[in-house]
Amino acid sequence: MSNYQTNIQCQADRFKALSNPHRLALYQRLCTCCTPSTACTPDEATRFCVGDLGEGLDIAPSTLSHHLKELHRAGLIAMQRNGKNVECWVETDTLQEMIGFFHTNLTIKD
Amino acid sequence: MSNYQTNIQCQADRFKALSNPHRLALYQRLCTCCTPSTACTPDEATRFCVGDLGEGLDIAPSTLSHHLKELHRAGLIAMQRNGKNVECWVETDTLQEMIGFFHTNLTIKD
DNA sequence: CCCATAATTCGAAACATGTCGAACTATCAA
DNA sequence: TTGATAGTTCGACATGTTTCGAATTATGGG
Repeated sequence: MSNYQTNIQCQADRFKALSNPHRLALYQRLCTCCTPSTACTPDEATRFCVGDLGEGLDIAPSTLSHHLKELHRAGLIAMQRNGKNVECWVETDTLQEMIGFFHTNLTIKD
Repeated sequence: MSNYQTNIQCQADRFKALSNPHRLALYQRLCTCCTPSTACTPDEATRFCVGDLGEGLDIAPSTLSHHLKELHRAGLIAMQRNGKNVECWVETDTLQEMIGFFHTNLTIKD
């Protein structure tokens, strides 16, 4: 498979991971690491444990786990066990690439 | 439904539209309206007719039509008949919103 | 008016996704 | 070691998606 097609597929997989409202809500929750209009370094990204992250979403634990696995498979989030909990945080590199995807294609004049 | 949920759903629908490699390729083709690192105004966005847009993708006309309808339903592209052809171009407003989605959530320090 | 070209709609088949509950694994505390 | 808490895996079911070919609509040329 050509490099072009690999990139398209990879990017499509990321969009697919964000195409479900529940997953998008989870991702967004992880993304809002800073107070608006402030910046943070990648290692300051908010960490939520799985349970807290799913709070208020009204989905079964098994469904929550499935969704987080999808986000992880797409490279959008990182996960690491810490004691009884599993912590999740956003993969900032991938987020940067997502932003880059839109910018490299079209630059619109003001 | 709350405004928050409406936005999540709307944004998820856009990502879903871009989650298929064929659709993403079509969208990207429309997005590359300018030569790299130059800017264009919204009305300068490249127009492709449906047939040309699907060139090289090896999909049936009915499939192509279906994919473009999905992109249109998500508000990502505009379509207009011009004689025998139907012209497509990118909805720059929506593109801007997509970019904004990522930026409003996380600002990463260099 | 008929025909060719461009695109859409429809129906069907194969496949993928979202969701749950039940059963399971991992960790820590008493 | 036993029990409680946190997550994951599995199987099943309903629903949605991708794709095609065939039939249909739209448009302009001769």
